[in-house]
Formats: sequence, C-alpha cells, structure tokens
Amino acid sequence: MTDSSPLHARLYAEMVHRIRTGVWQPGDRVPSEKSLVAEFGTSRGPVRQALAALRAEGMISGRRGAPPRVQRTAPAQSFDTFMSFTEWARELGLVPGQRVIEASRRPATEDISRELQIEPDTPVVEIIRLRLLDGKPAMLERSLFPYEIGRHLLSADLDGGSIYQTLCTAGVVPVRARHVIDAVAAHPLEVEQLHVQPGAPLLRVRRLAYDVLGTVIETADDRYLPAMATFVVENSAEHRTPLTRQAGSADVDLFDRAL
Amino acid sequence: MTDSSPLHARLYAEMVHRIRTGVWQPGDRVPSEKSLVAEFGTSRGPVRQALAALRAEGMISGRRGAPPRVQRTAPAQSFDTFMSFTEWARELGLVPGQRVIEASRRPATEDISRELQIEPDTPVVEIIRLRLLDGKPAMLERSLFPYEIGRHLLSADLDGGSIYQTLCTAGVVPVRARHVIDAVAAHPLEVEQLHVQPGAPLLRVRRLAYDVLGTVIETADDRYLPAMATFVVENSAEHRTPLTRQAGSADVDLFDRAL
DNA sequence: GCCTACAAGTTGTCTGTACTAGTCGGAATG
DNA sequence: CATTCCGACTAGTACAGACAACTTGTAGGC
Repeated sequence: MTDSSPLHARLYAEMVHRIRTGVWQPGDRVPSEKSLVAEFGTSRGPVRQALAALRAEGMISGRRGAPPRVQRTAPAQSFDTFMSFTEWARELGLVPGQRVIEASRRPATEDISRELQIEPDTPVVEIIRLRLLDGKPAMLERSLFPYEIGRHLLSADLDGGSIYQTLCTAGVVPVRARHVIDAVAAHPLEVEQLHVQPGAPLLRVRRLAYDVLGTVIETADDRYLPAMATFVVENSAEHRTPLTRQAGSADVDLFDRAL
Repeated sequence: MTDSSPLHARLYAEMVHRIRTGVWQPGDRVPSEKSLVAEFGTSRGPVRQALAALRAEGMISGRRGAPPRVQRTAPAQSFDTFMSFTEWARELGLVPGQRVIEASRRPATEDISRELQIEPDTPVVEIIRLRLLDGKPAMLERSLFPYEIGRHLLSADLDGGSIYQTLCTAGVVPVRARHVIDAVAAHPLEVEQLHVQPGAPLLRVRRLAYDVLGTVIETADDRYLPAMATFVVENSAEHRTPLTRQAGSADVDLFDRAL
C-alpha cells in the first residue's frame, strides 16, 4: 500500500481490494497477466508474485493455460486478528469487552516454568479475564507471562484495551504462536463467570506465543462457550485455508434430535 | 522426483528429503541460494521457488540478508490425511479401527435435506461408526450421504477399510470440505460407545464435503475424546500453517491445579 | 448438426542480469 | 577487553526474454 513497500505487495493489496469491492466478481476470470502487466506498467514477476499470494490464500484458482478465476471469498484472518480477541470481535462488527478477574504476580511452579521456558520460582504474571461479545460472556482467558513481560500489564488499563496492543507498545511483539484445540468440562470459576452448569463442555484453546527471538512470551488457556465461538477450516485438495475463528451462531444440531 | 516433473518441484522434494533425513538439521542454516544454484546446476528461480514452498509450509524461515534456518519440522498433513481418520492414524503409526454401530437408509428430514442440498424426503444413507486408535475408542462418527452416493457404502465392508477409499473407488472423490470445530456434551450413545460420563466434554468436528462439481457428498459429525485427539495450528506473522489433527497425549493441564 | 483439428492466447517454467536492503563476522578502535 | 565500524556476503526485489504445456474458441470437415 505504501510507497516504500515492495511492488508485488502493492499489486497484491490492489488485487485484494478489487476482489473485496467486487470489481473482480467471484467466478469471474481475472484479467490475464499480460493485461495486468500492461496496466500496472511492471514486469511479469511482481504480477505473478501477487497472483501467487492470492492463490496461496485461496482467493483465486488457476490451471496452466486457463486464466485464474476468483473463488468464493474466504475471509483469511490475519495473524493479529487470530491472536487478539479484541481485533477479532471488531472485525466481525461485535463489541468486545473484558473484565479482569485476577491479575497477580507469583513464583512459577515447575509446570509453568517448563511451559514458559524459565527457571522454577522465577516470578510470573497471571491474568485471568472474562471476555465478552456484545456484553455477553463468551470466553474465560487465563494468561501467564514471564515477569519481565507481564509487568507491563500489571500497571496497564486491562479493562480498556487489548493485552497484545499493550505489549506491542511496550516492545514485546508476538510473531509466532502454537494453538492446541480441545474440549474440557467447566470448572467452578467458569461456572461462576460464564454462567454454565458444572461440567458443561467448553472449547479450549491453549496458546504458546513467541517473540522474534523465539523466547516464550505467553502461555494461555482460553475457554470458549461453544455457542459463542467456533473454529472453521476450509480444505481442498490443492489448498488449505488457515484456521478461522467464527462467532457462534448457536445453530441447529442435526444430530441432537436423532439421539 | 520424476524426470518429467518441474525442476522446482524436484528441488523441493530433494530439500524436504534432506530435512526429513536430517542432512539439514533443525536450527541449521540452509545452504545459501548461490551454493544451491551451483550444486543443482540451475538458475536462481527454481531454487527460490522451492525455498518459497518450504517456507510456505513453515519448514524454513528467513529474513532478508540472513540465510534461512530449518524450523522444527511441522508435519503438514495432506488433504487426504486430514479428511480420513484411517489415513491419519496410519501416518502417526497408530492402528486405526472401526466398528459400525448403524448403517441405514431413510428419508431425509428437512434439516438434513438442507445440509445435503437435496429435496426433503429423498433417501439418505446414515452411517454411525465408532473409531478406534490402537483398539481404544477415540471418536464417534456420524455421516450422512445422499442415497446415490451412500449406496456404495451399504454393500461395502465398512469394518475393514476407509469410507473415503470406498467412495473413491466408486468414483466419488471429495475435493473440498468445510470443518467447524466446537465442543459438546456427551449424549447417551457416546456414553455407551466412548465409555464416558453423561455430559462429558467432547471435541466435535462437523464436516461438509463436496465433490469437484460442488455438490455435497457428505455431512458428518465427529465427536472425539479430547484425550485421544486435538487440533493444532501454528501461526506466524508471515505465515499460517494449516490445521493439523494430533493424537492426544493426555498431558498435564497447567490450570487444572490452579482452580 | 456434431465432431475434429488447428491456431491463438494464456499460464507455467526457466534462464540471466542487476540492484537494493539487510545480516554477519572480523578488523580496527577506544 | 569490549565496542564499534565496515566490508563481504546473502536474500529480496525487479526486469527482460524465451520456450513449453495447456486451454479455448473457431474454422473446417464429416
């Protein structure tokens, strides 16, 4: 987009814009590389690089000899959107909210120190927050940070904004994360905060986030109300779209009736 | 690998081989593009294309100016592996098993017909199977097929092999699928088959599979024991690895103790 | 009218060159 | 001895040209 960014990135941004605004309709053929080259006044390389990026995200498809076609638009959430509850909610047009349940400093147990790759008994910061969508409880988030990183949070206004935003302004930028998804039964704290029955099924996402140097900056355990959020992946033989978090339409369950 | 396949694909295969066999160790630097060009006797293009493919799958990482490094090997499951329980288990070195609970033909209810995009009261085939890993119950799978597709299964040996394999030999090939992941409480059938308490949390994956023409060929509802399987996604600012299904190490939960 | 063969157009692939931006290690410096 | 600085090296970007593989629409033949 910027003048300084590489040419292929600008072409990519322009093409995404054309797809999003419908200049290139789903099912339509994308203009040929030759005409794009003529239009943008570049060589074929950057154009192909931009098209390859679109293709990698499933926005277009193409075979040899045939012009690529615009696919049904897969949203393709960015890293930030996937990492940050706040960003995610905003993108969906929902109002994110949060209530801090606990923000504490404590020495790391052996398990926690292993997760965070620090020495046992080193201080860590634990933050437990209830996350809301449009004012309704949606997720309970427990995060652990090494003290050096978490200390920026203890003094911050956690009820106001995103943890990630706060960390980024403090110079701690997550660039890599690993998410493990499974299901767990609601524990007392979730019963209280999410207003569910004891033992109710919750969708759990455990997250390990790393900074650019590869050091662990956060380990987290998010527990979603299944009715409020689900995860979606679209799959094809040629291509796999990245995992996407979806706001929960508590839709009809085909099989509940059958049993 | 083949002589006929494109050069960059052969280079890619060779590089993957070197990473898998440990010629290029994780954490090591990959030889510079220049030396690869010299070794393979090609120009820089195909080498960079192969490296880009490795990078897209998260196997290497690189910044400008610095030689790329081999990352911890993320397995990168293929479409088939992700679709088929049988394939997935085999790839992990586990023995997949199945027991058919029910295989029936019935008219579609309104909900089912909507899912399968067929007329109400059209016959459908429903198959309920218990899936095993190393002989232990791992997942309960309920699949619905339009009759024209499902009829191939009613006569097949479902206890022996994969549904997808059977369908493929009958000329029905899934090429696209959409998976929605959430959590549900165990119902009576799961209590009985998976040996869990009533209401126990299960990891649910609902799947809609399409063939090359875009017609729905299956809708399914898989319910995993969280201890037996989880889903993993690795994430970075530059790149997102596709979702991966992982066999469940019933590992320690950091937070269970804390509550 | 239907099918086949061909020609034009398009994408995939590969080579070669050149420049820019960034990294890395060793030499010079304090 | 630690730090800084600089030069060599590396990857990212871009351009130009050429050929191969494939699709598609058209013109011709049956």
